[in-house]
Amino acid sequence: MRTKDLNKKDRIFKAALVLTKKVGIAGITMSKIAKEAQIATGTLYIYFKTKEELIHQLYVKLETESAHRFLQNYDDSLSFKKGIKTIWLNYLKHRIEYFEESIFLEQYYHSPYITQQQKEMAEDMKQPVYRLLETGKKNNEIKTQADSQLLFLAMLGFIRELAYEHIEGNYELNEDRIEAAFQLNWRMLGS
Amino acid sequence: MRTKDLNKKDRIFKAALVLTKKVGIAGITMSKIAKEAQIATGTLYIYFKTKEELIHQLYVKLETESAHRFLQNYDDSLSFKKGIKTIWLNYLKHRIEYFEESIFLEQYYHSPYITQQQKEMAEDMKQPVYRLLETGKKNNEIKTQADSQLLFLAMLGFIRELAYEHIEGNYELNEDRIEAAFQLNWRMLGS
DNA sequence: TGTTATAATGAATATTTATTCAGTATCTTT
DNA sequence: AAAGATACTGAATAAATATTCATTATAACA
Repeated sequence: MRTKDLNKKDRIFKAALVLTKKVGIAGITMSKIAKEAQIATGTLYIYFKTKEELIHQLYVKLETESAHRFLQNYDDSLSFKKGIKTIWLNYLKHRIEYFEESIFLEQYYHSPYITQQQKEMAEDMKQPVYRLLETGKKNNEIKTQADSQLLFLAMLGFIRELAYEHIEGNYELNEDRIEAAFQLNWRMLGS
Repeated sequence: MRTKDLNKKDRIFKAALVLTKKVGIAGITMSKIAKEAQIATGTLYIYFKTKEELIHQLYVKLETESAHRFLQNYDDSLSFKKGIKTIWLNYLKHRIEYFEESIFLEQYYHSPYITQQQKEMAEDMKQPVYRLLETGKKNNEIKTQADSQLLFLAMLGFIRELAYEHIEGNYELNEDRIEAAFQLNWRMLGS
């Protein structure tokens, strides 16, 4: 008996992401995905029941993977600043290396595919970082009056924009610039 | 002779935007637009040659309108801080009041519809604010080492995120919070 | 190495969506 | 108020896209 090619599912996902970057979720068709993944259209239906199912599974995969990536190399023993910086760098790296994924997730969020439950799941992913900031505030590591949620937003938004402009070639990042960016963000915390 | 209803084009645009917020550009169909605008499908084709034309015209309209809005109430006589604050508030207000538009523009940017020329046009829109920051730096109003472009990104990204979370109901804004947010951003400039 | 189960193919079919068009309604002008 | 011009309608058609399926190829196992 012939078995399913486990790599194939990933190749299909990859193709969908490449297409999303190029033409958005709006522009994706099953035949385009098949062509990009260099397989026959019918093969898609061996791995996924419908197009909707494909998109949906891709979303779940990406959401889970990225949540993991954010907390890589982080542990409680790190000082507050180092902890924040680790996560900050993780997120920036993630937004750059997995840019296609980011585009997909953003568009999925405002697409016919998303469900309320998934929106809530996405919100939950933010909790760990949010809690870290809370702790920093309690321990007086953060001097500003602003609440943690606001600080979190400021960091997140900045990083997103930074990665975006880097990818688009409008503001190319290097080590110095990344360091400068972090310092800028860090200063906001008033420490 | 009967004349075209000038409001109709706007009603069609509005319908497209409402749908974009609900289901993304991916989910828009001509019949859905017609239904949302409460007209017959065929009528759409009196005002727009094709669906692509409709989307395209909407983009141009939004891009132009929003660029105007950013500079509202701003003039050279304002102090640097007041100038920045005016634009900062304009942008926040814009992202909240015209949230549907923002979603549309973001998705359009990664859709099959965008052209290279349009990408460049979007980049040009940022110039006025960018130049204001440059001047501030030259006049020593901004103390930080970071370059203007980086500062600009930090503000832009923060505001976006802020508006987004406000709309999604995760961080509801009021006057105090808006003021706190601006102060946070302003502190980054090191003044 | 032959058998078998199932993966893979891509043309055929079904479904969805864009676009057209013949008929009707309405505004404008004289 | 009648005529002319064109907006408006929505069902019919065309085009694009999703899905199926008869056929072929291949991996796993006896």
